[in-house]
Amino acid sequence: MCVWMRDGRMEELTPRQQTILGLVVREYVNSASPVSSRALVERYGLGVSTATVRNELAQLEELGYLTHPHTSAGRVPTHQGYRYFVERLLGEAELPLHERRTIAHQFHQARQDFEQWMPLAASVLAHTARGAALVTAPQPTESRYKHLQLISTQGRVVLLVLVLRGGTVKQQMLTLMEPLNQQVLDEASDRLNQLCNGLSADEIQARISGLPPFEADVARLVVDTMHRTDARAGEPIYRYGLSEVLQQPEFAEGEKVQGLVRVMEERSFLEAVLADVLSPEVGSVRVLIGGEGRWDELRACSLVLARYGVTGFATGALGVVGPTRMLYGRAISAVRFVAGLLSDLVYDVYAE
Amino acid sequence: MCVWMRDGRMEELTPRQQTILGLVVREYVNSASPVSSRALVERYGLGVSTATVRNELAQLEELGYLTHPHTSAGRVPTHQGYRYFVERLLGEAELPLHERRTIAHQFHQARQDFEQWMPLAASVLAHTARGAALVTAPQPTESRYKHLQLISTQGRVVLLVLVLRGGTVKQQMLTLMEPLNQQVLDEASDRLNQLCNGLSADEIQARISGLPPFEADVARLVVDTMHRTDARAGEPIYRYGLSEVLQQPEFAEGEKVQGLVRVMEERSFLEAVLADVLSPEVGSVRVLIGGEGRWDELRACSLVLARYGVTGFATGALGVVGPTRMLYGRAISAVRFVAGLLSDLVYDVYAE
DNA sequence: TTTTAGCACTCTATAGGTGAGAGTGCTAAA
DNA sequence: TTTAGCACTCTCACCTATAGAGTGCTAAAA
Repeated sequence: MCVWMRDGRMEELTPRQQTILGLVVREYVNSASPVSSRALVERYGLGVSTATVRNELAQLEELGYLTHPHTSAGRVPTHQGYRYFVERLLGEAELPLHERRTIAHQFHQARQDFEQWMPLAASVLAHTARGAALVTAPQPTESRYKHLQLISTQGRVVLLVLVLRGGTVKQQMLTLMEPLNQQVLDEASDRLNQLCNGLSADEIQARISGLPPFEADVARLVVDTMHRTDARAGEPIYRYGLSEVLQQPEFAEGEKVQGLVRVMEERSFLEAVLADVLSPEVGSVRVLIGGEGRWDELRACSLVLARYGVTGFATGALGVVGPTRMLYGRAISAVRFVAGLLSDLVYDVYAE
Repeated sequence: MCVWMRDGRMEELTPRQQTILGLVVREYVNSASPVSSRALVERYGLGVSTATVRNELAQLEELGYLTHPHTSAGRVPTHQGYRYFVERLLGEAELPLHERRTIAHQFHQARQDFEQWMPLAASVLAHTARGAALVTAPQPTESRYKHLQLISTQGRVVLLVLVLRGGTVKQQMLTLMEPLNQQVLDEASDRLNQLCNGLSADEIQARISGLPPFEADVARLVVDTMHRTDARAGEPIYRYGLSEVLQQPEFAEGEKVQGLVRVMEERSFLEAVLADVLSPEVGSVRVLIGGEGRWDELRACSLVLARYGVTGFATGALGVVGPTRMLYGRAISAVRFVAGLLSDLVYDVYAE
């Protein structure tokens, strides 16, 4: 039966059907076992009999929002049921004030220390949303040169520290043909700093030919490094809370674990999912339920994802992974809230 | 029955018992199912009958090297059996030359790029040892100041880039009371660089009182950052290959996954295990089999670990995690080889 | 003394069968 | 439109039976 109208909107449910669908989802999320008509009436006092509820449940099943594991079991939401719940029944609830306060305070404490942002975001997300959290570092849209420093180590090895606009710091080793003292290095880096300030990799590339040999070598290394940064290759991904989520009953069998662990651990898989779900612009929270037909391994999982940062300057992604039977309300508001806090931090660094 | 002699050495096994124990371990590692006397005789042509082998198996079981899942099943090595295998039957085999060449080549390619070392080591280890790999970044024994750079961002926010001896780079944000221009910042960092070169956090602390207010503030931030670094807190841990290992049949049930995932994901748990197994000195490869009685969650797992780096300057840890039914030979030689390569890289950076 | 053939024994894995219980779907009445 | 009542279906837990794998033991052979 067709549940989607021609223009893509969902078919209307009666208010009572909405109530019942919502209760089934909530009850199933709590109990992890199929929900019977009796349980609904007893626990939520709907003012009607179990038979009436059964009729509605049968309706909702025919419309595709619920299923039956077997004849004599209660109802379980389908992916479509969760989708309806998330989009129509959930509203735009925020986290309770005291949680928002605590979290904002933690981020305020860590605001000076770049390296704490991501792990803090991951741990806060995991605890608040009760799922496994993922955070990628903010990547500049196009990296721009800010500052370079050459530091002599032993003999012919030089450490190159490259600071990009937005606070990304990259380090490289450089082996010279012959030793150079720190003063020569300082002069070279001063000249490069004057020449390259604010330029992109390609713009620096265009100026290499005019440089003396040593500085040209350094500039080539800088261009390489910036290109690699733009390719979003090496940045670590911060994770937290996988082992807690794996204790959920749906992951008791080994197979279902696969998708969850892959999206948490396999960089390429995560990146494919992110590219599919999130647009390059910072925007609203997206929910991927049960792989949504496109990701078979994720059939047992849902992801709540958002992009944070400042569009056009630097953005990263963050999100929560859990079973489809997930606390969507908490997860969505937690992701939205943390994304907002991180965006503010990124804005502070980029607004130059 | 006592299998350990008074002085801690293992009791001798007859040559035939050693052969059979070795074969049981190898066969079980391959097949993942209990090994019967018939399988041994058929597959390895021992020149004796199954009855004889059965007698030896019973002996080995009585000595504690093998068990029975149940009466009518074949034999499975105990933790003690694996331990004997690793210490007495394995020898000091190296990886085949062509693998060593390939790996060395990959590291040579990446030698200039700090940030590639750890992920490369993790991925090489996982592939070579056929397990999940863990690598922690090298941490200086005591961090020493090398260089500092203050870079003005917008208005009152300043980016502090701190380079420590050994190439560790730390970044911090700093919010000023009033804006300062880049030249003032350069002068301050120059003075601090002259004053602090080669000093430890505590030595810098001792000199703060003599500094003008702004430089004292910066120095305090530097000391903080160095202390945090010495506490080994924020450094990311590089992982690779967890999802492959989880496909092994022993992890089909949810419970056994716990320990494996925890040691891979939970920083504090991993650090406790590392502290227990590895000494602070760079040394030989250590094998932790089935948690060795001390780590109950790891009953189904083995870890092959080593410390790499340069003792007294900077060291990190790396290793392979897998089921107890693991390819110990490959894992041990892979860990030893990769640890050696990483130690060489660290040596190059520290030998100043 | 060691090895071996032979056999009884034990335990698993699988299938089939049974009964209680849960929860539904349907029907007919309110 | 709602509801009471009931037949129906399916799971789950439990038991039983059987085939097969692999052992341990015994007594004979080397």
